[in-house]
Amino acid sequence: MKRKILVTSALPYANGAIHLGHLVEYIQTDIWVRFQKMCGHECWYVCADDTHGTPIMLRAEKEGISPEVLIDRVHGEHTRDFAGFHVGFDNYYTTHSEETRACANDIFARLAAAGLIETRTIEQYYDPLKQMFLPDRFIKGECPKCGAHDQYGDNCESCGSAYTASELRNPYSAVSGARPELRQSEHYFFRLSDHRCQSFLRRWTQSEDRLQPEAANKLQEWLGEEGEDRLTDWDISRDAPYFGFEIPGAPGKYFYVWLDAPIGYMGSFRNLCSRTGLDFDEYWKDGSSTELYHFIGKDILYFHALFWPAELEHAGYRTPTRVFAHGFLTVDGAKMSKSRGTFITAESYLAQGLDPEWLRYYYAAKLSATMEDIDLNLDDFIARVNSDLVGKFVNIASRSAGFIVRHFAGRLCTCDESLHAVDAIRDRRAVIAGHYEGREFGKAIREIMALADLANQYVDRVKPWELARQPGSERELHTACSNAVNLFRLLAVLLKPVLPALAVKAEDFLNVAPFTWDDGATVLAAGHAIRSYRHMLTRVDRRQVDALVEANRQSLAAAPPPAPQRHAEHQEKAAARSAVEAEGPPVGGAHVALDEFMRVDLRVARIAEASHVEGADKLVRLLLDVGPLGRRQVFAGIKAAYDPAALVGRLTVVIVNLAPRKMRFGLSEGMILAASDPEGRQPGIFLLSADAGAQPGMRVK
RNA sequence: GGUGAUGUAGCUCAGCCGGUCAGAGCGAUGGAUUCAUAACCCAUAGGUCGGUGGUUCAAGUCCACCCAUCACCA
Repeated sequence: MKRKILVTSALPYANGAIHLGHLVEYIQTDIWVRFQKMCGHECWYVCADDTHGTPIMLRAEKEGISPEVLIDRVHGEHTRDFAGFHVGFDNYYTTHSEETRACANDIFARLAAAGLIETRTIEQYYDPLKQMFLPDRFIKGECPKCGAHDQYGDNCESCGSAYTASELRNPYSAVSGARPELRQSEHYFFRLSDHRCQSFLRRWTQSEDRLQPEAANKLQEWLGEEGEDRLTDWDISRDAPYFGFEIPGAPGKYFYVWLDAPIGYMGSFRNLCSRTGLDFDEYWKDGSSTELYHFIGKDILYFHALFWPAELEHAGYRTPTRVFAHGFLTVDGAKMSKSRGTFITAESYLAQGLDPEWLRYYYAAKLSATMEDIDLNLDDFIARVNSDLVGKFVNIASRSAGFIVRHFAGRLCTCDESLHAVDAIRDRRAVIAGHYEGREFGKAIREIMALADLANQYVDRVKPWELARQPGSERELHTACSNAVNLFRLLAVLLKPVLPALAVKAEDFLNVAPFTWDDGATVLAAGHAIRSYRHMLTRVDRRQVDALVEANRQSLAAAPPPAPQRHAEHQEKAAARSAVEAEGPPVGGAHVALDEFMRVDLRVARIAEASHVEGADKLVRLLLDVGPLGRRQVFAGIKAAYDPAALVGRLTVVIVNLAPRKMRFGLSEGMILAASDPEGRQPGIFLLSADAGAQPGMRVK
């Protein structure tokens, strides 16, 4: 029976690059979708960039571009990265679309009509400088429990306690550094606490295998027991300025990004429908007989298993058939780390020349239907890909094709279908299909590799290389190699969902139409001509992996200019030294009291202008934007290491309360921070940078 | 802190409802072989199944506690 299936992966946020952690989900989904398509089902895979919200707005502002330009650019990057890993979306769209807006407005209106939307005035921190309300993550201050500095508005990373932003001591805006003030604002709420929502969700989450058992338990925890009604209303609006969809009839109020993100699945599908003639309603109307699956990370289970089905149900749409949550990626047993170089972007993986199918295979080999984290162990990655894919699988074709081409003009003879290996493959097909369907890819891979072992053992037993030397054994040789080529084909069919590009090469080598799942039950006809074998997959070289890690480690560094600098003498260093020496020896000497250090006012600054100074050997004139503190002119002795043009737009750190110094070329109103070898033995001077999120004017301490 | 998950051979992992489950692949070692990117094939490896107590005729497999790691706590 032909199924009609709609599949989604979570929408990546449009403010950053796709990395190997993201790819776990897209590769997992893609394998599942490809399997369904191979089986002949009608299966549509849609996704989109998640483009709204404060972080996008601020990022665009920081880059000096409009949010639309930013999300366009990122959309291009994401599309490229996914294509590079053979993630075969039927549509990769954007939430910033009229389709998504229409769906969001429609759902909002229907929820309102159902009496599930209400407005309420809440008090929230407001940044008077930026003139915007601040999300919790953009408010920092001292932890009310332990007093740790620079903690976010929702919880303390130092002591782990959770609190609300209004409990923070000495709060400040992470956007402008200003002291935020509490202001009132009217917000829209989705009344999740309504008994209709609670009883629906209690039923929905605990029935029909909607969720994995661990996920269902987690949901049970969130929902509480019958009558406990733990769910609270969900704030779905944000005040201007906000990048998103303005709520109809509510000027200055916007849908919260997490409201329109899942609706982006609908928007993307609607867009696909308009291009292909598919029937949107058939897939989304209440009571639809089609299937709808969401692949997500376990971190967003709350949104997909509570908010989303409740919205759909009460807006009169169908709810997801199932939600599949997966775990996170670790690399070599630890969280991905920029400093260790294990925060690896998709782009860098491809740019370093690594084969995307290596990663697809490795992920497949480790994926299961559970929410457990999976580990990318780099040594294991190399060993597994080389031994399984090259040593076992591809080797079958490689070791048999030559004989067919050389001795039999590329033509196969009848495959011996009574062969144990052929029989075993046919016998295990259904089991393997079950593993694909059930997202137990690791088990599928284990099965397939055991079958590949059988194929190699067969070749080893019939020894074509000996037959080739014995006159009169042509027939046996022909049979042996035809059998081996057929075994390779059958295995390639089984692996196609995981290795689509390799499957194309195999199809070309075998001179056949694209594999379907049913091809795993047949063999090639006698007389079928294959093409000569060309390598389908190379081995992973450890040096490639090392280089990849190294590249990602370096990409975080502040991109110091490579220009070697012989004399590291410069104004900053000299001045810094004299400043410190006034208090004592710079290193390993007397301590500096905190309040003494705090007298040095360090701020994040953006280099607004940079130019050469006529007549100066070392100086560059900088005009710094220090946010609320205005602009300052600073002369920096970095001419030999930095081209002024390359400095514009960079964030760095400046001492703003250094006594101004009259120089021959003008007044220098501060000093930027840069690193260099104190002894002057190592060449180079390296400007300090601020991590993403820092804004001009922020205090450095 | 609360809740949940995980902890099995050097590495990555299987082990469903307790009784041939102490396993597989890779690595390592030895052997065989040379068709294949030194690939492949055969054999071997003896890990107190995180720790300590329980339940049971019988426990990686159930219970309690402890340790470690991870996640979630809107």
